[in-house]
Amino acid sequence: MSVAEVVAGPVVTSLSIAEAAEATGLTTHTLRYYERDGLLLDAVDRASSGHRRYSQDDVGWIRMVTRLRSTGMPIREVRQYAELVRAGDGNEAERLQLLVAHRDRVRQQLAEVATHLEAIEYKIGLYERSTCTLT
Amino acid sequence: MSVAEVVAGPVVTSLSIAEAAEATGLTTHTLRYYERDGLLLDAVDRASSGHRRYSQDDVGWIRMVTRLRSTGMPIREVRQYAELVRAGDGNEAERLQLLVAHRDRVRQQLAEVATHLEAIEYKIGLYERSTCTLT
DNA sequence: GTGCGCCTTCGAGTGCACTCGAAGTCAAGC
DNA sequence: GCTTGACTTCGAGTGCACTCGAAGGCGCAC
Repeated sequence: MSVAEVVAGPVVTSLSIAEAAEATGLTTHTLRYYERDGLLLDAVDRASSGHRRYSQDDVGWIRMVTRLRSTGMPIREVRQYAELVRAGDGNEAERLQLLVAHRDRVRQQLAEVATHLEAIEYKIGLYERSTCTLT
Repeated sequence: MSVAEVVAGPVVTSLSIAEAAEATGLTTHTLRYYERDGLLLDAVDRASSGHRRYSQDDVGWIRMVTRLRSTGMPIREVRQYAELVRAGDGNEAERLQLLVAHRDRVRQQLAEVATHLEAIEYKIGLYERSTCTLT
C-alpha cells in the first residue's frame, strides 16, 4: 500500500498476490499458474515494482473460475470460456452453451454420486447394526 | 466356458476378465491394476489356463470399490478398507469409522458442489435473459 | 497344424493439475 | 548501507489413477 492509501484509504481496492490468494482460497503458485495458462481475462495489473495487483474484478472472475473448477470443469474448458469472455460481446450464445453443457454434466454427476452415497449409507447401516449386536 | 457348462449351464457363474469388465464398467487393464494394487479381497481365482475367473463375490466387491472410487475415495483408502475386510472379523468398528468418515466428506462435497452449481445456474439465467433481449 | 483371439506379465507412458525450488529483484525498516 | 521478506520468472518435479504396448502362451475352429 502507498503512503496516500495509508493516509486516505485506498482509492480503488487492489490486492497483492498474497491477499488475492487469501481472498480466493488459492495459493500464490496457483494464481500465477492460472494466469500463465490463460484462465484469467487479462494479464493482471502490475505495480511499479512489477508486483501483481489484483482488482476486485480480477477476484470476482477468479471466484467464478474456482466455481467452475470445483464443479469439475477441466482447465482447458475454463480457458475456452475465458477466451470467449475476452473476445467481448457477440458470443453470449456460445458461452451459454458451454455453461449449460457443464451444468448438465454436473447435475448428472451429482445424481450419480448421490446414488452411490445411498449405497454406502446402506452399508454403514449394516455395520452399525452388527456392531450394536456385538457390543 | 467349459463343455459341461455349455451343456448343463454353469455350476457356479464365474466370469472371464472381459466379462467382469463388462459387468463392472471397468477396463480389463483397470481390473488387473486394482488386483495388483491390493484393492481386491483376494487374488482372483484362475482357470487351468491361468486366466482369471471372477466369482459373483468378486464382482460384488468390485462394485463396492467403484462406488467408493466414484465418490472420490482415493485408491490408498480403498486399499485400507480392503485390508480390514481381508483381516476378517473383529475390526468392524474400524471399517465403520472409515466409511462414516468417507460419507461425511462426500456429503460435504456434495453440498459444496450444489452451492457452486446454483451460482452457475444464476449466471446461466443472466445469459439467457440477455440472449433473449438480443434476438 | 495353423491362425485367431483372448489371455498373461511387466514396465513404461500419459494426462491432469498443480506444486515446488532456485535465483534474482525491490521497497521498507533499522 | 544492509537485512528482511514478499515478490518475480522459469523450468522441473510430484501425485494420482490409470492406460498402453510389447512379447509371449493357450485352446478352439477350420
